[in-house]
Amino acid sequence: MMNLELSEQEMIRRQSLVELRKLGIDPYPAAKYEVNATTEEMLSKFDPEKNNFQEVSIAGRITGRRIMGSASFVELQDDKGKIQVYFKRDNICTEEDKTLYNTVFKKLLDIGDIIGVKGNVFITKVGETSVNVTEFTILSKSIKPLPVVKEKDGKTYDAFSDPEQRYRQRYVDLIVNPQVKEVFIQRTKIMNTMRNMFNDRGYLEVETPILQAIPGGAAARPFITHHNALNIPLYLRIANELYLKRLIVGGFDGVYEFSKDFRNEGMDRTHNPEFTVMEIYVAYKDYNWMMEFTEEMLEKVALALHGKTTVKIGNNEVDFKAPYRRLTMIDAIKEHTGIDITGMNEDQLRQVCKDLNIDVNDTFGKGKMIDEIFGEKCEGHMIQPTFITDYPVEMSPLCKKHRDNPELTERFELMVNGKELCNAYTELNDPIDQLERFQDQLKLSEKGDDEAMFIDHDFVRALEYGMPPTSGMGIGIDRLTMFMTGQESIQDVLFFPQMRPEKKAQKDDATAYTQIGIPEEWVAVFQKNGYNTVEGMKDVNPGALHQKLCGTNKKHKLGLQNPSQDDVKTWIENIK
RNA sequence: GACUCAAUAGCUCAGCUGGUAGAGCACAUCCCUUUUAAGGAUGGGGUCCAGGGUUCGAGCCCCUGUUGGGUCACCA
Repeated sequence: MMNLELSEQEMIRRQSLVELRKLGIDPYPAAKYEVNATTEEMLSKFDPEKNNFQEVSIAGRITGRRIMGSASFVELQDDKGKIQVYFKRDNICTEEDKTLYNTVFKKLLDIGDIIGVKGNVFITKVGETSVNVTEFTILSKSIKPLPVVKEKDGKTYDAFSDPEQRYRQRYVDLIVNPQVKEVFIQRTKIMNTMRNMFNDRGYLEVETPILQAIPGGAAARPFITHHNALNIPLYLRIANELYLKRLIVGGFDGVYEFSKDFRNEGMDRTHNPEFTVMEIYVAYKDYNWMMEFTEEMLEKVALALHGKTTVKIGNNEVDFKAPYRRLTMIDAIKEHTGIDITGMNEDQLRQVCKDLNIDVNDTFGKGKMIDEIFGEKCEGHMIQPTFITDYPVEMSPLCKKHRDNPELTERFELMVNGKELCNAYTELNDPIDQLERFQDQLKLSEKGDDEAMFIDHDFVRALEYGMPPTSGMGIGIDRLTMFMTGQESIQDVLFFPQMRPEKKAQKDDATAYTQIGIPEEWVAVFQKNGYNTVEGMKDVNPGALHQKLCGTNKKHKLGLQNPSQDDVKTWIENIK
């Protein structure tokens, strides 16, 4: 019996599977299929004068069909694009028997099926490069109808555009929306460009633990999990900084990692609970060197993607050509508020915040207030890449104090389009200072700051053995990809953004129905008619229900013995 | 977390003042036989997100919830 939960189109496609097998055709064959050309190659390199591509073998998904009797055109999509494929009955079926064309191709193939074809490339009367098919093979039958997206002169018709469906069923999005695929190809290109640059300089790509006993290296709320054998809590990492610096202690002069980090915080257009960060640490360097390194890296990435250094982000054109402007945090505040906060104490700063209408409370220390002023009044104005340098020491417990001013640290963030893109330090390698800074964090935590850092004593111990002067930099890959590809939502640069689980309608199982006397084979018929729970049927009119049941039996040719009106009446009475 | 918008056929969307649920694409049947989002004709397809309420009557009005989008807050 057909599954009554299926749509009509799905039932028809499942029936096609049966028909194909009857004809001796396996809709899911095991054998490999030899491919010797891509759509991209054929479209760009076919030349009728050279008469090339005369024995191609290609494979892909059917995304459109135009059938006109004994001649048909099919859109075949492979990894690289689409090409038109021409099926002519008498080319496919050279003998008397025309089943392969009339039945298999015309009736049993559908949009969405994956097929292999052999033939020769030619140009049609209307001038489109096409493949003339002499032989085709079904490689995988599709039994769920694909959205059909059409396009003409850059205008898209019937786009598959519901964000929920696009993110939940990314596979469908990728099939029907080619521009989506492009974003992810570029994402990989961004990472490869960076990786190549680091490798060329001899830095080592490494891997460090995702499950950490102390989630360090950043201020954020972690996910917590539990290890059964050790019977201890473990945290999913919020950063990999402390582990990479241990490797610098261990004697590597340059290490980097593309890491998935996890933060148990809000989700919005720019935050996903798991996200990708690249962190790099280089020994014997300082943050001035790292600024130059970062500029060079971003310029390379922009060039690799676009062939030029300018990128359009929203309404802004951002130029990643090095060098970028450098501005201290204090100067940035002076520039955007007119207030010079140099040397101010906590009370004076609190007054400044009040004057600027910035919300602060008593738990805020000096550093956090300065950061608030910057975030509120300056950050949004930094459209072109700008290095903001010299952050207050309270905000940066892993960063070395500024060589000229102990209240500041040698830290920079790179601001692009009003958002933070990179964060970098001259790393703190003084173990005694580091321990004190961790202890200050503990005090903040006691004061009520729920995202202050934990003390990592093993990390301090590593520093006690001596870490060379080092500069480190972290960059959010998701955000970078958004900038570089012009996407406005993080969900558009992640294949599988986090979503709430899908919920299915609640249904009673078959025993609930059989308990009131309904034969098991009728349960699906009840549910097809919307009676998903027995409880929900207690007030229905038995006569109307009887008609619906018999109607469904007839319509879907189920061949069941219809119940009598009295049967139905008894079932309903049994509920009470 | 707050506010706000949305959810109707496989997809994209209409649906008036509350009165028998519609279109295009897709699908099926037949005809045509080199088309370009588009060949022609006919037809089938619905838990109008779920659950309550108001009403003679709810896709539409009210309440609660679910999922998603947007804005803000929190958060880097």
